[in-house]
Amino acid sequence: MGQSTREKLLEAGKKLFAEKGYHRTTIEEITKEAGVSHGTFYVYFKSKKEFFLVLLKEIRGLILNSLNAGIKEKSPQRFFLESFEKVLKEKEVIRIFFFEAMCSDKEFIDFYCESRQLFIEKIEEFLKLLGKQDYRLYARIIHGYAKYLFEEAILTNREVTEEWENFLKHFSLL
Amino acid sequence: MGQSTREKLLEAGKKLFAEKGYHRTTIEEITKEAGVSHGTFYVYFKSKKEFFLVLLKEIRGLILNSLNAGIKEKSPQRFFLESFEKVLKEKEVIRIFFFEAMCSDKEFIDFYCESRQLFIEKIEEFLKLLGKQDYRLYARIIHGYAKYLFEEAILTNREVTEEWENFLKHFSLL
Amino acid sequence: MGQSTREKLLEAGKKLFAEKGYHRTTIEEITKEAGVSHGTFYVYFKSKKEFFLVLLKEIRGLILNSLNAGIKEKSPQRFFLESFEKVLKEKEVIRIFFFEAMCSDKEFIDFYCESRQLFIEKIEEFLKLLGKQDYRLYARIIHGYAKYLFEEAILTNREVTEEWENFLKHFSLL
Amino acid sequence: MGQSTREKLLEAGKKLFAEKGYHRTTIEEITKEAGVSHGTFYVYFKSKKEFFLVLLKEIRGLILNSLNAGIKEKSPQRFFLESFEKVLKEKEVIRIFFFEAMCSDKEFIDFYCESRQLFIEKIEEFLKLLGKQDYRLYARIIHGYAKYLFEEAILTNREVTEEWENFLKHFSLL
DNA sequence: CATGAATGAGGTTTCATTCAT
DNA sequence: GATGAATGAAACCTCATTCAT
Repeated sequence: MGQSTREKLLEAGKKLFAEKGYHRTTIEEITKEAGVSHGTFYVYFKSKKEFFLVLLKEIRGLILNSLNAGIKEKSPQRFFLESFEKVLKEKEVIRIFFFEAMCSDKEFIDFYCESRQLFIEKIEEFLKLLGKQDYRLYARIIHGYAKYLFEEAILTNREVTEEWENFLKHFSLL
Repeated sequence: MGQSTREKLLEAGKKLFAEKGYHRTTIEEITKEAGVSHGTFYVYFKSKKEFFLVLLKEIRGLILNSLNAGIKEKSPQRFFLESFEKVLKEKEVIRIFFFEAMCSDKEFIDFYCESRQLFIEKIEEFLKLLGKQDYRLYARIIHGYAKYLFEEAILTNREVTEEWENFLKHFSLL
Repeated sequence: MGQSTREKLLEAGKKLFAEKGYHRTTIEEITKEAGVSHGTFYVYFKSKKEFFLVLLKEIRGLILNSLNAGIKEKSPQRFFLESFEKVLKEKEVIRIFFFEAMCSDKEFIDFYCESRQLFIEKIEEFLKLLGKQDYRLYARIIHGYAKYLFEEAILTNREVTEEWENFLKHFSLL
Repeated sequence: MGQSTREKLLEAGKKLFAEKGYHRTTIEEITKEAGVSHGTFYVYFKSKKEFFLVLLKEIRGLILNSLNAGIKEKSPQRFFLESFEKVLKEKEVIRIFFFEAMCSDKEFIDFYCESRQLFIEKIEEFLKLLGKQDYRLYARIIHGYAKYLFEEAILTNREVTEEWENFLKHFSLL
């Protein structure tokens, strides 16, 4: 069985970008972590930039899938709580997606911008499903607060799920 | 007379870090922008890292001063609105402080973490002044939403003051 | 076939360090002399310092091997004369080992100190083999005189073998 | 009273060159140690090189004076022992004169070479005074052994005067 | 597919020296 | 004499990328 080389590289990249950030992670380190020679990197990816973009897309796909599942079942439990916890479990995803993507280069920022919009639309969609007034404002408040807690979790290594639940209850979203 | 060389360098750094980010801005570019030779940079700053930290501290000082003024006068107008607009006017501050500081190196992240805490405490302090219950939760919601709007302003170049006012009114903070 | 790149670099370093000294020889010059690009240097060596240390160790190895051969055969001819001439033939070795190593940085000095001790011990060992009284004092006198002649050879470009032989005969060591 | 600025600079240079070597000591450090601004250095000296050469000449003068005093009085006590101890007391002199001078640049090496010759001639002169046969060979042995002990003193921080006395007695020079 | 030796543009930093005050 | 701001040549080192095998 085992992962393909390509998958091993992406896995390694995810780990290292999360740990050290985009600019301070080298191709050398990624290939070493993946257990292949560093020339191999360029068999699968055109450049470091392209590699990071592929990674970002993969991660975004995971998050969106999770949100969509909650929408389908009309379940706030699944939409708000499970999605949140899923992301929270992967500190690497947070670090890469919510921090790193915004520094680095123009194209990553564009990608972040576009993704952020998608997330907010999903939240709006769900709030509408719940018949929530002011869904536009609340989608942004929710996004802002979730990101605040993600930051908190990463920066202080604290447990934040309870705060998230309190927040949701406060606005009758759970 | 004009600025001192040190000030010119900081000004140039602020502009360039905001435009291109910490890692992609070179000392050469900063000194060129400031109109001095690149050796001069090291007359005033020990390293690129130290330079960035000095810049971050200056910027944080400005923001905190602004918040403190609002607290002294017990004026939500000054605390929430004017401070917000002041930061908003300096897109560079936002880009540097809320984006760049979190990537790059450990010490910058630590600085960001510490600063974020200070901001939230200021907001809590003010909410208590207003006699607001749930000041803890709301301080974080406000921080999260403000940051969301800062991001929005930078990423889309949109005017966001109105949305900020609506948000404040919605929670009777203006 | 020819030498490996690593060997070419060491060879070039030996030549240049001997000619111009450690501090005034640049990586650029070493790689140019070796006929490779300067980036290649760092494929094989971590830093200029490490490179110099590797070189010093190689050179010391050659000298020690030579001394050991003389000890094995109990031959003053081989121990004193051949070893001396071998070192003398490589002016670069002298210049690097007996001069340069002692300037530059702390770690090189430590290395020189340690090596000097090893040489003296070898001489003591051999003098004991010859049944020489006062082997401790004489080992140091021999070392001191040999170094004097090495210096002489380098500084004045004079032939010094005859003086070395006279010295040895004077103390009945040949 | 107080030293002149020029003397303070030379004093500072002596200390720092001995501690850190020629290449790793900066003009900045020398002037700081001397308590003057670094521009002042160039009021008194044309360049770092010239400065070092002046220092070397001063030091050599001291050593030669000491040897000459011993010659005048035909006193082996003063010539061998006191001169040796005088130099030994100033570790800085040793470090600079016997180590540093030989690395660095061509002109320093030339100076060292010339000085070494002068010392040996003084020793020869004194040995002749004592009616010593083989004064040529012994002058060099003495020089070599003294330098060995100077090195020892610097490298290991050991007390070496006793060894020097034993050496002298062994050859009936005390 | 996989390798790893080689490249070289480009980055940060140092520091002897100059010069207007 | 003394100062110290400014300079810029030049050093070390990094690392994304290429390419022959």
